[in-house]
Amino acid sequence: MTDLYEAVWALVRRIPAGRVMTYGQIADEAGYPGRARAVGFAMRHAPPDVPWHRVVSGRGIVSPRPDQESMREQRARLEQEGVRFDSEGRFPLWDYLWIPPDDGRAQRTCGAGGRVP
DNA sequence: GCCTTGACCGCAA
DNA sequence: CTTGCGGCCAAGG
Repeated sequence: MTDLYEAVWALVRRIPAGRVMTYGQIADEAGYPGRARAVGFAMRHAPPDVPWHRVVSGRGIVSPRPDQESMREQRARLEQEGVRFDSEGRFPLWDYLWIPPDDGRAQRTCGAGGRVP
């Protein structure tokens, strides 16, 4: 497997329950900025021990995929972890987005109720 | 080894 | 709000 895959999987494994990350953010944190698309392929070839359901698109929605079944399962698992979806299948990304603990960078976004870009 | 697709992203019209 | 365009990389034909 490529290093990109391993890096992505390792990062996804670190995502706590009830939190999510975007493809672009994962690619960036894994050391491959701009390779969001490759992250999608990494998810497709992901081993079962990778919580791929915590990976969502960058606009706070579950990415539409060919497999309706796993998409449904992803939403179900996220709801089980406390993520609330609206009627349009979207959710407030900035309330659930997980920022990897880097150095001493204080991470907010814990139910602050405001945007944090 | 080239060409097409795809669980993507950001910006512009 | 919806479309369109370019970029980027990996897999399959």
